[in-house]
Amino acid sequence: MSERPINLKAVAAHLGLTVSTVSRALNDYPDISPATRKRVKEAAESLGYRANQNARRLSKGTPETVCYLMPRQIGANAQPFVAQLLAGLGEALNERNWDLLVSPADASVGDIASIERLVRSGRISGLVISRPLKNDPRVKLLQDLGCPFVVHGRTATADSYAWYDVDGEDAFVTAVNHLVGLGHRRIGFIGAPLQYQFAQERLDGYRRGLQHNGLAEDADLIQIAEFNDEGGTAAAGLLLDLPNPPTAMVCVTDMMALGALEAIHARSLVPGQDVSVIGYDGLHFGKHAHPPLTTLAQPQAHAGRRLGDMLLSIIDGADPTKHQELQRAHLVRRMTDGPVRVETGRNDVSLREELP
Amino acid sequence: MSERPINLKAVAAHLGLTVSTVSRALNDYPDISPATRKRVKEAAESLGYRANQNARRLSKGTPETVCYLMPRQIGANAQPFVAQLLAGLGEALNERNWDLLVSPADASVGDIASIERLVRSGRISGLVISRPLKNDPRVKLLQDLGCPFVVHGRTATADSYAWYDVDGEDAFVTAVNHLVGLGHRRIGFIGAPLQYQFAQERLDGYRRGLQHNGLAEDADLIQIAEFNDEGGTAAAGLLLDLPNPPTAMVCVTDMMALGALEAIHARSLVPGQDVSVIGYDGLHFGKHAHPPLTTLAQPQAHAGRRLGDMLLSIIDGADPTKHQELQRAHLVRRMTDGPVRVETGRNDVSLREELP
DNA sequence: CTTACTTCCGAAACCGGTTTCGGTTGATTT
DNA sequence: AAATCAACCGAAACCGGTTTCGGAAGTAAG
Repeated sequence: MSERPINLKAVAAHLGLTVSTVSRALNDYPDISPATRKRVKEAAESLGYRANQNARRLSKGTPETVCYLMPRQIGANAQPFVAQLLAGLGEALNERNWDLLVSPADASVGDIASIERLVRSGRISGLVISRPLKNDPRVKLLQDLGCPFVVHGRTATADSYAWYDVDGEDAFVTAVNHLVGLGHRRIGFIGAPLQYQFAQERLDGYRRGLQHNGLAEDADLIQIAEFNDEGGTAAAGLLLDLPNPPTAMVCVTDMMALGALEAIHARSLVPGQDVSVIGYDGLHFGKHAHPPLTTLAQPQAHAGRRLGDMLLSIIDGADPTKHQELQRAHLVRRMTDGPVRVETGRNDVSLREELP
Repeated sequence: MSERPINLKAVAAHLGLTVSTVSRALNDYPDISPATRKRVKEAAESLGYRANQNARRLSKGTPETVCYLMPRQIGANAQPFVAQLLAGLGEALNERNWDLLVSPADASVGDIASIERLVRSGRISGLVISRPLKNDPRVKLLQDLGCPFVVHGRTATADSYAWYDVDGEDAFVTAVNHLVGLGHRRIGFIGAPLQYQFAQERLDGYRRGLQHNGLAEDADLIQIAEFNDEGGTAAAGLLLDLPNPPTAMVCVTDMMALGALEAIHARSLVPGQDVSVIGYDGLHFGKHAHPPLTTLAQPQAHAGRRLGDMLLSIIDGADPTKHQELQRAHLVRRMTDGPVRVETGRNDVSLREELP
C-alpha cells in the first residue's frame, strides 16, 4: 500500500472534533446529537474511512474471526466439499462482518502444536474442523483450551461438543436394505482406513444392515483400501476374484465407487447387471460415470452455512451440546444398482430419480 | 475463551522484568544479554505465551495477512481447483506465519464495494483473485488502491500486474492441430460466456488453430452455452443436429465435455469413434467418464504455491510486471479422440498416456 | 436568579504489543 | 582515581481504535 489509509484521527481533525466523539458517532452512541452523528457519518463516507480492524479488534478484545482447519492429508479427496463448505461458512460470517481464516492443519503431530499456537495467539474466536479421527486429539485440545469449535463430522464419542454430520451408519443400512430388496445376499464393503470416524460409521452401518436382514458377516467381503479411486479399484478386484464373489458392493465414497467400476469393467462385467455398486456422497460427477453411479447423496449444500451459524451461536454463549445436527443421506438411484442375475435390461427405470 | 490468555505483561511480571525487555528478548534484539534472552524464552515457553497477533500487527503496521477472493457465481464449477489453490496458498503463507483469509466476492457490483472496504480496513497485505473477466473491475480497483495483488488467470490486457495462468489459447491450438492430424475437418467449439477472459482465450485458440490449418470458420460450429455440464449437453446437441454436423468438438472445460458426451450417447453415437471430444482441465474424474475423456491437463497442483510466492515477493516490493507466469497445458489422450469415420476399434492405443 | 438536570462532547485510560531513547551499571583506559 | 565506553535494561511514546468519566454548555424547575 502506498499512502496509508486515513484513520479516525484524520476524520476528527477534518471535522474539528475529537476521535472519541467521532468513534461514538460512528457506532451510534446515544450521547451524540443526531446532527453531529449525521455530519460525522457523511464526512467518514466521503473520505472513504474504514476502521482499522486490527486496532478495533485489539480494543474490543474479540478477534471476530473464525478459522477453518483444512484437511491436507486426504488431499484430492477432500476437494469436492471444501469449496462448498467455505462458501457457506463465509456467507454466515459475512453477515456479521466477521472474517474467515483458512489454515492447513489436520490431526497430525506437528499440526496440533500449530493449532494451539493459533488459538493462543488470540486471532480467532472459534474454529471448524472436518473429518475427525475416531479419537481426534484436536477435539480434546480445543476443549482444554476452552476455544469454541464445531466439528464437521463426529468422533467416536460425540457427546460433549457441537457437530454437524450426515448419518453414514443409517445411510449404509439403507444401502444394504436396498440391495437385499433387490435379491442380493452376498454384499461386499469397500472402506477407507478406520482411523477416520466416518469410515468406521459406514462400516458399522453395513454390518447393522447385514444383521437386520439376517445375513452373516463374511470377513472376506470387507475390504479396507487406500482412500481414493485406485484404492477402490484394488478393493473391488479382490472382491471379484474371490472364489465366491459378492453380487453387490457398497463403497464408502463415490470416488472409491468409481474406482470399483473400473475393476468391474476390467473383468468384462456390467455394473448394475452383473454386479451392483452403490457409492456415497452424491457427487455431481457420478452422473457421468459408466454407467451413472447410484449413490447415497448427502445434503452438503448447507453444511457450511449451518456450521457457521452453529459456531457463531456457541461463541455467543450457547451450549455446544445443544448444537448437534444429524442429517440423513438419501438414495439416488442411477444405473449401478439392480436385481441379481438378470440377463435382460432393466425393468424399473421409471423408478429412478435424478439429483436436483 | 474462558480465561484470557497470558500476555507480555504477565511474562514480564513473572520474571521481574519490563515488557519492553521481554519483547526485545523474544525478538532477538542485540541489546539483550544472552543470559536474559534465554531466561525469557524459557519462561515464555513454559507459560505458553503467544503474542497477540492483533496487537502485534497493529503495532508493526502490517496485517501479515493475504486474502483469497473466492468466486461464487460460477459455484460448483469452481470447486475442483479452489481447494488445491487454497492448500498451496496456505503453504506458502505458513512459512512466514502469515494468515490466509477467504472472502466470498467476485466481480459483481456489490462485491466491488466490499473489496474496497476489505482493503481499506487494513487487515490484508495483499490478495489473490481468480477467473477474471475480460475487463475485470477488481483489477482497476486494486491498482487504484495501490494494494498488492496477483491474478489467477488474466484479463484482456494483462500487462500491468502480476498473474499466473495456463495458456488456454495455445492449448486449443494444440487441440485443433491434434484433431486435424486425425483427419477432422469440421470441428465444433463448445464455449462458456465470453465475459470470462479464459473463455475468450480458448475461443481465440480454436480460431487460430483453424486458420493455422487452413480451415474456414463456420459460425454454426461455435456454441456458447451455460457454464456447466448441462450447458455442454445442450451445446453438443445443437452441433450434432446440424445438417452438416462436426466430426469433433473441443470443449472449454471437462465439465462441459462430460455434458457433451451425454448428448452424443443420446444419439446412439460413440465418442471417440463417431465424434471426437476434447475437454480442458485434466480433472481426475475424466478418467471415469464413458469413455475416459481426452483432455488438456493443466499443471494446477502448483498454482496456489506459485501465486502465494509471487504475492509475497510483490508485497516485499518486487515489480508486479516481473511476475507473470504462463504455464502450458498438455494433451492427455484417453478415449474420446480418434480418427474420422473409423469402423473398427482404435489402433493407436499404445500411444495414449495417463495422468501421473 | 439560583439550583438541578439534561444534553453533548472532550480528556484520558486502555487493549497488547513494538521501538526509540536515555540512563545505570561495570569494565577499560590513562 | 577520574574519565571513557560498551553492555544492558527501563521508561515512554506509539499503532488506531473503544469506552469510561467528567465537565461545559443549555434548559427547566423553584
